[in-house]
Amino acid sequence: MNRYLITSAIPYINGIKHLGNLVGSQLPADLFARYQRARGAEVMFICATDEHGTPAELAAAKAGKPVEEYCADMWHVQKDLSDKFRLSFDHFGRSSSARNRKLTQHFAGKLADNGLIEEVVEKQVYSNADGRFLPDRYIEGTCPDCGYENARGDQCEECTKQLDPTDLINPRSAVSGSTDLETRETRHLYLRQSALRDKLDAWIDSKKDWPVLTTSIAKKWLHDGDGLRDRGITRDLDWGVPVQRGDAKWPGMEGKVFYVWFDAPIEYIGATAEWADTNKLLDSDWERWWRTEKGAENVRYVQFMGKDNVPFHTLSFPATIMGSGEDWKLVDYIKSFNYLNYDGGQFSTSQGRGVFMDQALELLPADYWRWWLLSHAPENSDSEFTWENFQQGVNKDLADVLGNFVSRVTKFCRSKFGEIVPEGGAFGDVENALIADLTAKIRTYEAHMEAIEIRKATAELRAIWVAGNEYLQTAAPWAAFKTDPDAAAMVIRLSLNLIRLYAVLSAPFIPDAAASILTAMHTKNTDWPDNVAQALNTLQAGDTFTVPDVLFAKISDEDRENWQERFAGTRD
RNA sequence: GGGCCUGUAGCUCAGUUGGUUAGAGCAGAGCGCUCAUAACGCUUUGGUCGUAGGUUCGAGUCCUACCGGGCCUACCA
Repeated sequence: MNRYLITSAIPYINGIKHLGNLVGSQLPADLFARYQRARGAEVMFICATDEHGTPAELAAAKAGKPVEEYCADMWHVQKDLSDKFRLSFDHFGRSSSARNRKLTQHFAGKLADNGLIEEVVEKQVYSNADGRFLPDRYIEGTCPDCGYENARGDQCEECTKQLDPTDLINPRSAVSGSTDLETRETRHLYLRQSALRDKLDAWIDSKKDWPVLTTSIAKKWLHDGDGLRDRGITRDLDWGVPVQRGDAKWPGMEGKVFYVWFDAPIEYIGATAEWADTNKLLDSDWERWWRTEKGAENVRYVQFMGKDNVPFHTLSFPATIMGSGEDWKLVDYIKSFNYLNYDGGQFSTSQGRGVFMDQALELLPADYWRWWLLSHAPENSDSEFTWENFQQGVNKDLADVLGNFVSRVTKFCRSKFGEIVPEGGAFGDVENALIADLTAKIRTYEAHMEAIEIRKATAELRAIWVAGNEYLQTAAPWAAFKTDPDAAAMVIRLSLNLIRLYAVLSAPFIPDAAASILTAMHTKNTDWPDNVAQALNTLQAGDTFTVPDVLFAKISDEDRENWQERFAGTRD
């Protein structure tokens, strides 16, 4: 049996994610996981919240809560929204878990044992008023070049010039506004990525089938300037994984924590261990997904992420894995995404611009969003969400093509034969042609899904739905019924089976609607149509069904205009 | 500044290693059908493939320059 380990980039804890975040990793990962499960593969689908780092501490302070409490609360909020979007994680973990703490310290220890950790004393800006070191971008001031007064310590957003915090005129803390800043020395651990450069380079080179977006970003980091640089993996923060060398103390590192990007990807492993704990399983049960010497050799590991995450997944995390000298599973395929823009600009969490996961579900069920977002997944370039486009796509594809097909077939059957699959005769030429056509389309659909070509898969699935409407038009059971009721019965028997087939094929995209269809058809049979002719004989004459409610209500112009207006500004 | 991606019909996008009259869906137009969520089917109108050069028997596809959009650039995550 095929085995797939699938991870989605783990969403940051400080707030509710917007639709751009969703379509950039979790949603396509879910699509792939659901598809592989439907094909009979054994799947381990992992996600988690990424809880450490400065923004989490600041968000907690703003919310007036201790950071642990804030993160625990936000985890529940994000978990709830994941469930409502039907993201089928086998486990939704937390990077602050005990498992991840242990694993992160373990990896750091192994890396140190292998001579890949270096201690560096560096100077950083400390804010006395805030009682904390400030990352560069949390220092603001006047740009020495253009005079912009809110330039950040890493870059002036006005003139795009890259800066050093010490370049700023009248620097102040972006947290409190305090100008009581000083430069202090602090000791940190660096991961010697440079020592692993050739190995990483060769590894990336071997990945001929990865998206260009993925490899080009990795290559840039590997070869830019002097090549891959060492990277600080510790921070002076309160909230995080305490720096330890395995189980032992790390002299000189007291009170420090690991950098969020060091522990976050390790949580993919941590969350799998959490999964085992939650389900009262053994360590060997999660290790068979991650340790190549314990069964993970034949696992295909696929990661999903937005392009901003690529360097960490192509270089830093692999460096951690390789550098450990242990037999951990390395990623086999990285599917990366560009950004989804909102109505002419970017979605923005900090500015509250766009539609957020909780708001989306207030407007419409998850399937509507899943379908539109996946059919517009930003695979090759940034793509754009507009309300007109959304309305058009949902109404046409879901309501008119699929929903209406289900409606017309079931209602016709009810009025002529009752809510029961009619007998009719054997399939004729038209039916055989349909079967041949569907077989070709389904094989194409499978190929796109295997290759994780999401837009192409979407288009093919839509074509499969359209084939049903074309068939009905040709077979015209409403006309046949008047002269040859048996022939009409056969057409309807096949069409009812088509409905079930559509539910099975569409379930990865629109799981709720698929489930509703199967319920209406009184069947639990979700066998994948390896043989289409056979699949279209699943529902037998005499089987009953219930005409379902409207599967997808159309979005009215009025709704669209209201939503457009409501979401024109920024979130409260 | 550097790197990468991108610019194809009104809109969203396909276009394999360069090869005959550039494709799809939506929107528009016409016809058909009447089972259905005024839904469905068929036909059809739209493009000098960002601009200008170049390589080639032949370029949307390769090269150069320019123009436009986007991302990244290592202490946000």
